[in-house]
Amino acid sequence: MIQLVKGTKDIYGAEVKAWQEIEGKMRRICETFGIGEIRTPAFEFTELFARGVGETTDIVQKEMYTFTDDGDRSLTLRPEGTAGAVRAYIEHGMHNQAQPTKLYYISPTFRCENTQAGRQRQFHQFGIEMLGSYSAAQDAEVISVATALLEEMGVEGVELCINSLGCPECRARYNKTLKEFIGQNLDKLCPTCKERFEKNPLRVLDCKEESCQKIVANAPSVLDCLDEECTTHFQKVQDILTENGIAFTIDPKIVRGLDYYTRTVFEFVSNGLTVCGGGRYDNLVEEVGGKPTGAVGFGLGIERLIMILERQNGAITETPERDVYIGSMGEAGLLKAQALAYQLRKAGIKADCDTVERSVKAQMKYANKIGARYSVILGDSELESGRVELKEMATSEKSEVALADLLDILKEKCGK
RNA sequence: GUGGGUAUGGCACAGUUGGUUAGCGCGCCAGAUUGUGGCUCUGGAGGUCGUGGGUUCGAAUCCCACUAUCCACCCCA
Repeated sequence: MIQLVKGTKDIYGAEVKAWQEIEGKMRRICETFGIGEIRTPAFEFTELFARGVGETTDIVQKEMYTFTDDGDRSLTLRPEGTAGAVRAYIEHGMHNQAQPTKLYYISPTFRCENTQAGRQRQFHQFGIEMLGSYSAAQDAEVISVATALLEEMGVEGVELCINSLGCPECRARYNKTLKEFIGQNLDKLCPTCKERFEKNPLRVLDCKEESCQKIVANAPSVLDCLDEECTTHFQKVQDILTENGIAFTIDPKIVRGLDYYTRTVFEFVSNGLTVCGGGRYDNLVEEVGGKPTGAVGFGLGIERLIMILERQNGAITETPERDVYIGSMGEAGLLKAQALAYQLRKAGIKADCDTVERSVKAQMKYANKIGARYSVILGDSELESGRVELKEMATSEKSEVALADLLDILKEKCGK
């Protein structure tokens, strides 16, 4: 027996219904925001992700599915959605259109890492990217999309946290300040934090070790190191969010693991798990070979979203639904039942019929299981008389109707 | 990559200090007056007890390895 690959999942039955519903909501909301869909390939040149996501990130260094094809090209399964969207933006000269360019995608995404709650090797990201603006209004719009979406899904207890990392100059300045501050107590940090100190000092700020927390308690905040422009930008984002009635908390410890973020970064967190994370990335387009272009976006994990919804609303259950079941007896009945079901289906009625050649009793049982509202049985006597008994399953009430009128009667009853 | 838990029919589980044909519930199939469901009753199908080794007269039960899964760390959606 060949089994599923670690970290992958089949989605079927009741669950796939939930997915369709969620995807439908995503598409509808994007339409209201004027965001168009983009479908990029599942794999790209490795270099795109290496440069886009950042050579030093964990994603690039240890989590990518990279392979070489026949032509000796190094390709990689997308580990996130932004790089591909940005590549397409440049490649198709979208910057020549009226800006901003607003894109969304729902796509399988791959990271080769250990699995755990809310973490798979193939998962699905819904993401949006808005390119062509440096304004804080664009940041706020992106955050608004995520907020509206989570609200539409009926998600409760998710917290929006925002922060600003400033422009590269501010960031460098803060890194230096923080390193100087922490550096005094370097030997007292936990082993992980010693690594963090070198790689990404901001991470030390939210270490769970008590000893590290103690050291960091009075550390300077990024927000105090921002220059005037970055401060104004961040303030403006907050003002618009407030004006929109979107609640948020400022969390100077949000860092994000992707290198490309500048200025605004944000996360929607539920139970310590980030469902949605994003921010501004003003240097990425240029990094990937385009002209300097302001851009903001986010990624949202669909599996994580479903996880939250399940915790909140209980397991997803399926209630099957069928308008009518056409049962049959004997060869002639079977023939007629197949044809009738086909006719009904073409008229938009959810019809089903016996294709297993079971007993009438078993057929009725089946009709009940699939949630049929009505049922009829076609046998020799019905074919002879041209009349059938239409049974309403919920009440067991039967009414005799002409076989020839069945289509119209069902159309009316089912509102088709 | 690191640490801990788990692994028994489609699903959820029981299996006592290792002992004969491995159980229960749900689900599935069939029957309970010959062509009618939901309730009840009866019967049935379905498991090399994750895989491979080892200990033993004998292993689902003990030991080792591997794999998968769950949880946590790292990191992230």
